[in-house]
Amino acid sequence: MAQPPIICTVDVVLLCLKDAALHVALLRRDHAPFAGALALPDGYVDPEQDRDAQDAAVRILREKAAIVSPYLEQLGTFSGKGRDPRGWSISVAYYALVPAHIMDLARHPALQLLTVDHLKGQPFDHREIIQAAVERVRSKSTYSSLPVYLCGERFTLPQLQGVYEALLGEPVNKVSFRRKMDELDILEPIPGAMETGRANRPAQLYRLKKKYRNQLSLTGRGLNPDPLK
Amino acid sequence: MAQPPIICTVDVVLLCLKDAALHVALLRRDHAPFAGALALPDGYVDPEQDRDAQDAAVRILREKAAIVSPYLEQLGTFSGKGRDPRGWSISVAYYALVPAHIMDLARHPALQLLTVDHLKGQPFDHREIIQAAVERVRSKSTYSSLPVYLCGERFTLPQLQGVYEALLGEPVNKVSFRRKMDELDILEPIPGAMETGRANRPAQLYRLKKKYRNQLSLTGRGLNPDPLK
DNA sequence: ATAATAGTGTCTATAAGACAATATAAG
DNA sequence: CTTATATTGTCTTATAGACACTATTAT
Repeated sequence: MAQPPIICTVDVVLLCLKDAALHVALLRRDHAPFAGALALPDGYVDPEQDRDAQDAAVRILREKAAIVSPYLEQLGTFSGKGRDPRGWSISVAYYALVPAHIMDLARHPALQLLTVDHLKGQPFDHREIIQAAVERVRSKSTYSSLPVYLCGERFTLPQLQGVYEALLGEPVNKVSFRRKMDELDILEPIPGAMETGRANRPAQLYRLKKKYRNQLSLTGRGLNPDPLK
Repeated sequence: MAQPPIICTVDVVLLCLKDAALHVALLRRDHAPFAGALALPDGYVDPEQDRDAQDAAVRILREKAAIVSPYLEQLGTFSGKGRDPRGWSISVAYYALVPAHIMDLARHPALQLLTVDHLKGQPFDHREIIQAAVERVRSKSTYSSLPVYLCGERFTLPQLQGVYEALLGEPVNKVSFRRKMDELDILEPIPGAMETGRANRPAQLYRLKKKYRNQLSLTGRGLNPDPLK
């Protein structure tokens, strides 16, 4: 019995924080369907070179956006007849979190950053996929350390708190926040490194503890409800 | 450019509680590969009759186990070269929760219930898939009302508490449990219905409030971190 | 009456948040 | 010194758990 023709692709929702708002990186499509539209970086699964779908996501991110993300997690699979004009399709969606400054728009002029709110005009069901990724990130931000991946390598606690506040859309208690970070036990102060330059007491710079850096291989299928901790 | 030959299937992890332990329903395979082995109910996605992968899961559950589950959620997608001897495959996994008594083993002699702990000998990566489903259920049980789907239509609070305790593997505080159930506001007492017959004060029977029954259509892609509330 | 478990009241412990005091930089 | 923000201490409030008391049934 022949296998019916099903289109197998991978979509990547690449998220970063810019101007205190979550942004998604979209790519102007250069071929049909929806040539010219702004869409998620995507691609066919290639059984030759991809060991699994996550591998394909890593490759697509590298090829289409020149980015290797320290955090990449399976979001879910979107499938059905209606979502792709070419026919019945199945797309495994991943989401990646990166600090804004590594998004090298110069090297990829087709790449654009859009606020995740008020999206419209995305082809396929990409808007729905983005919304799902955003919900997932916001939901996880309430109980996990996920947002650290939106910061750079070094950051102060007030900066990190700002990231949480931007994601959650509400202020967070400073004392509780610091207690929580302390309990999570995933950050370490960088000895001697302080954020200085402004007219106030300098803030201690922190970084992720070594064992939590480059989690890539550990966050396989999104079956990891608490990314760290 | 031709689409590479990728095997697209759906697996369903059908779970119930028996003797205070989580059990998974496995099916003896009647064809290759792994004919004769106990495996998850699975099947090819059929673009002709399935609107999407979840639709396929519902169909497979109906055809292979004669069950329509009130709770079915996408677990994740498992893919790669090594998991199926026939070649590079992609399998969208779902999990379903049902009360033990609706598992009609008589009508499906090939169906078997196994404790989820100490599994071994499952073909493909089915053991891994089952473990992922079990982790998800246990994790969600700590903060959601998911376990109600393992009960029948009517149940007492002590019974429901027992389900939570079986899942979590530890006793839960009675007062806190009842407070939580009260807050969740998803149960209603069945007027006049009491569990009687034993030598003690009879317990009030409860049921899910109407709007939470038959959630099937709402739990699409597992993107619903809190199944209820 | 007794035993058994359901259901509830209340006290205690733990966690979260509010508020305020102190620290340290630039100008 | 003044201003601004980091960092820390402490009090208050909210939430979770422990314990015990009352309720209701079968025997």
